[in-house]
Parts: sequence; structure tokens; C-alpha cells
Amino acid sequence: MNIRDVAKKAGVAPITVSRCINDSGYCSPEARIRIEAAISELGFVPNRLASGLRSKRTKTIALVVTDITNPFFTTIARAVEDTAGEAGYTVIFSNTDEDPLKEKKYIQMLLEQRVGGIILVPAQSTPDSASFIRQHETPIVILDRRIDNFKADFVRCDSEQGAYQLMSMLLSLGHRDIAILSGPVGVSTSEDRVAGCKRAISEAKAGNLNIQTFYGPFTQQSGYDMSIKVMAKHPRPTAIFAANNFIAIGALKALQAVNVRVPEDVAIVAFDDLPQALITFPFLTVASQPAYEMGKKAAEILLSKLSNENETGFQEIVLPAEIIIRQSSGSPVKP
Amino acid sequence: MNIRDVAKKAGVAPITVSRCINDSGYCSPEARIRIEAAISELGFVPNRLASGLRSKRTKTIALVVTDITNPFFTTIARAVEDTAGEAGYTVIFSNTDEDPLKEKKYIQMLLEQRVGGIILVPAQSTPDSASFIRQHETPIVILDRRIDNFKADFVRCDSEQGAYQLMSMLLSLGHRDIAILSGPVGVSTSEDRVAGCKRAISEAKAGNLNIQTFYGPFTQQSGYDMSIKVMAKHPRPTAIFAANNFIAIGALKALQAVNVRVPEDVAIVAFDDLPQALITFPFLTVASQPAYEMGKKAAEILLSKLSNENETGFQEIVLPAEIIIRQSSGSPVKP
DNA sequence: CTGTTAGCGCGTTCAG
DNA sequence: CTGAACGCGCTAACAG
Repeated sequence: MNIRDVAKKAGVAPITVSRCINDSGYCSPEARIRIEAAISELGFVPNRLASGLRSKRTKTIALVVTDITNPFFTTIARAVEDTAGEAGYTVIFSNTDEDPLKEKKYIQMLLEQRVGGIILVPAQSTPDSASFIRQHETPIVILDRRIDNFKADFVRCDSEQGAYQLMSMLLSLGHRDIAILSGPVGVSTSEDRVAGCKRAISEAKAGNLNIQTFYGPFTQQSGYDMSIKVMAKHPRPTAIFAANNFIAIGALKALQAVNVRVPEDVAIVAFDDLPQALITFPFLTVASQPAYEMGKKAAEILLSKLSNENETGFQEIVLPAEIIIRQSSGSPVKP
Repeated sequence: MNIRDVAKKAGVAPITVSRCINDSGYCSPEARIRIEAAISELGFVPNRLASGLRSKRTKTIALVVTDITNPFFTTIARAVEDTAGEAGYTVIFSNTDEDPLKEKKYIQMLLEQRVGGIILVPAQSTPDSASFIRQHETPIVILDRRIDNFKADFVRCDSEQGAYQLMSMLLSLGHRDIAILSGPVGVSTSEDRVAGCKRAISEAKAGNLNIQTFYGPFTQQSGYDMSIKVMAKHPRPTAIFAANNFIAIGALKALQAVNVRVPEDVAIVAFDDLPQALITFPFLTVASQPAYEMGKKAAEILLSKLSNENETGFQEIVLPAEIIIRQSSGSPVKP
């Protein structure tokens, strides 16, 4: 079953069917009616493989993230899918588990499928994967995390500023012994958040500051382990900055395990909010990232690259984090 | 750049390159070495569009779910991707938002792409979408929810039994006024869970039972709204059965809003657990579905259909729900 | 065990 | 504005 069968049935040439299906070129209204009738009568489904092979363009894009179980990325995935779906694109999601090897393998697969473009949350800040994509003339948008020495469209949240605000809050509440539970070294969001904290600290000019910084994966386990370690220290910190949602939850569980009250004994602030649909009692004071907008913006940029080939240079979109004050910081709650 | 270029460089025939890349047919070790050298030297990436067009098989499957923001489906997505990825398959995820029209649109797109097979969580129990897929000779595995009058491979959790156990627990704890906050009518998981409740109720043979059943979408908002309504009734229920995780969270928020304590004033049990990575203080007594195993099993069945064409009829895999007793039911917590 | 030939279904190109 | 011919890159079928 192909467009020739449809053409025969509708009494037109195959190419007319093609133009009708793809809205490329003119197709007379009466021909369109006969063609559509033939299509539904035959149950014809156009073959995008053949179409893509011939035209060297596919209506498929890919989103590569590092952890699909993190609601932050789930929300991004949804945004990308909504945006791309409206434009008639299919989205392939891939999950790298922060593993550069898995990332490389998936990118290879995506290029083999000739996806039209890729939105990449890089597992590491080296440009290998992104360069590989670009070598194959596939448009790319970098999302969430920076890649060193690589010029590209880039959508991210202002991690530095969000962390700065959270840390400033802790300092203004009088905390002097603070633990920073960061994400992994070599990931820009980790580093920006630590940098934001450091800026707040240096601007505070407070005396007797005791700031400890720990690095580990963006996981609950890591947050738990780092917190247990932290709580054994003397002097014990009176506040914790958690670099993402999973680390924060790990920290809360650890403090619960060692019978430390939040926020009475130790205050906690965190980067990344959790979706309200999943949380019964919102408790954490957070810098919330506009995940949906980030995904939407990334998809829009990619789609515009795919329609207009006019290269207008690269853009960097930086969206602000929103500070949401709740109980965990021990700070006065907004009315 | 194509396999002919590679073949020329390696001094073999194009078909030999093809056989080497796909491990189909024999390729001498020395040829393989020369071919691999040529591939990496040229930066060649095989074109799966052409391959799929010719061979009428693609290394791509699709997973269609109704709500990608629900961790239950996220976990399934991850399982499918892990399983398929190992076998060299790419997965396309689609999200229907419980909308049959969106479902139809996505399935059309997937068939156009000639995916090798589809794992479908149907938005409704009518066989339209599934029949459409089968008409196009694409293997299909139904996941989570039953489709009426349609024979197919089917992987699900035993909703009836899980609900039966939860409801039995409430009854044995002495509750007589119970509200069932169900999912939508016409979705088999909803109906099975209500049926399980009803079986427990009829077996209990308790007197003075006052059971009210409400139906609504599987969302937090619906859980909230139904709970507010329920709490205004006289006599007020002393226990709530929530048909999924989102409904349960909505119920908890509603009870909090009207100053009803859980479990002291009202006990709550729910279907679906929430991932531990997202929850600080696990509180809900639940029937937990083996989401990862469900996704894995569905993917395995689909992949086996794709490799062996030997039709051995259809299988229905029913995995048990696990009852996890926590505080919300007011029942004695397991040691 | 390897190579040759032909064609998958479509869209580009150029002619009518 | 519509149609005919060709070829995209690959592999099935068959030959050597």
C-alpha cells in the first residue's frame, strides 16, 4: 500500500497525493476530496521512512536527559512533547543516567534514525557528544547544563542567582555554620549553585563563618550519606543547602534518622521544587525552576531551527528561579 | 556518505558492510577490521530510514501512556526503555492525557514511522485504537488497563485483589462509613478496584454499612473535590479508599484544609505507592503496583514478538499488588 | 561465503 | 499548476 495505490483510486498522479498529504504545493479542492476518500477507504498510512529518506528531513526530534525519574526532567519532557506534538513532530526520549557512555550510545542511535534535531541535557561538561551531533549536521539545543568550549543554543535556569538568594536567606537568619550539599563536580548546575552560595557568603562579610561543601551525585542516597557525615561534625551545622530535590529529600530522611528536627535544630533550603501533585504537605523552602518553560523554550528554539534555516547565531536563554519560602528554612512564612 | 563509500574504502562490496554492521550473515574477521576502520575514519552513521524502508523492520518501539507526570508511568517508561535499549531498540514515548483523540493522533504518527511494535495504556476500554494498530500489522501489547472485546497480550496488576485487601483492612479495623474515591468510569483499573472493594464489603457481612462511591479522573484535583464533598456528608465517613496516588494526595490536602486529622478522624488507604526518592515521610497505607516489572514484562513480550514470529497465542500477565501498611490507615504498623 | 541486481515508497527535478 | 522519471541508502533475493 503506497501513494500510487491511493493515486490510482483517486484518479490522480502519485505526486499529487504527496502534495495533498504534506500540504506542499497546490492541490485542487476536488482532487483533495477524492484523495482523502481514497486514503480513508484504503486505510492508507504514509511511510515516513521513505519520505525521510528522500527528503532528508524527518518530523522527529529527540530529548536526551540524565534522569527521567526526576520530576524536573519529567516536566521538561512533557513540555517538549506538548510543544513538538503541536507542530506535528514526534519526540524520542532517552535517559542517560548521567553516564557519558550511555549518552554516546543513544546519540549514535538517534543520528542513525536521522532525527531532525536533539535537545541535550549533557551528562558532563565536555563537548564530545555535542560536537558529534553537530558533525552530523543535526541541530542541537543544550538544556539545563553548560558545555565548556562549545557554542550552541542554550536554555537554562539561573542557578547562581537562585542559590545566592537561598544562601543569603540563611545568612540573614543568622546561620554561621552551614553545609552545602552539592551535586557532582564537573556539572555546571552544581558549580553555579555552589558559586551562588559563595557569592552570598563573601558579600555577607559575617565573621566566624564555617561553611563546608560536599560533592556527590544528584541522588537521594547521596543527600542521605552527606547529611549523616555532616551531622557527625563539630560544630554541627545549623543549616543545610541542598543542591537539588533528591539531595534535599535524602537530607530530610537522614536528619529524621538521627533525630534532628527541621527547622528547629537544622534549617534546610534546596534547589528544585517538587510537583504539587506529588506532595501532601509542601515543607521545603526552595528555589523553584521553571521546568515547563525551559522545556518549551528549548523545543521552540529547536523547531525554529528546523523550519527556518536562517542562522541568526546562538541564543542563551536564562530563566530565573523562583524562591518559595516554606517551613524548612525556619524563616518567616509569607502571608 | 553511505555504505558504498565505506565499502569502497574497505575494498569490499556494500552488502558486506551491511552484514558487518547488522551482524546478519557472515563477515570475515579481516574484512570486519577494514570495515570498522573505514567507518570510524569516515565518521559513517548508517541510515536506519533506508534500512527500515528496505527491510520493513525498524529497531524502534513505542510506549503510549495516559499521564507521563504520574510516577507510576514514569517508572514503567524507565523499565521499557531499559529493556528495549539493551536489545538495541529505541523507544518513542507518547502521552495521551487520557484523551482518545490525542491517542489516535499519536498512534497514526507512530504507524507512519513504522514502529516495530506498540505498548499501549489505553485511554478508554473501546478497541478502536488497538484494532487500528493491528490492522496495520503492528504488534501490540496492552498495559495496565483492559480493552473490551479485544484479544491481545496484556500485562496488568491485580487491581481487584489489591483493592479487596485494602478494603478488608478498613472493615476489620471497624470502619462502617467508608467513601470510595474511584477513578473514571469506563477504565478497567477503576472498575476492578471498585469491584475489589465491593467483594470485601459483601464478604464482610457487617451490618449498618454505609458505603459511598464517587467517580472522577485520576487527578489530585478530583481527589480533592470528591473529598470536600464527602466531608460535608452526614454521617461523615470514617475511612477513605483512594483509587490511585493522585486521588489520595488530593484527599489528604482536602482533609487538611477542613481540619480533619488522618488517621485519627479519618483513615485513608490508596492504590499506587509513590517512589521513595520523592517522599520524605512515607505515610500512606497503599497497594503498591510493581510498575517496573510491569513495564519490563510488557517490553519483553513485545520484543519476543518482534524476534520470533511464531505466534503462540496471547498471554495475560497479572502481577500482584503489594500491601504496604503505614500510618494513614490507623492500623497497627508492622514491626 | 561474498558479490550483483533490483526495488522498498517517497519526493526532487524538470518538463509539459 | 500537474505529471514522468529518477534516485535517496539500504538490503532481499539470487548468483557465483
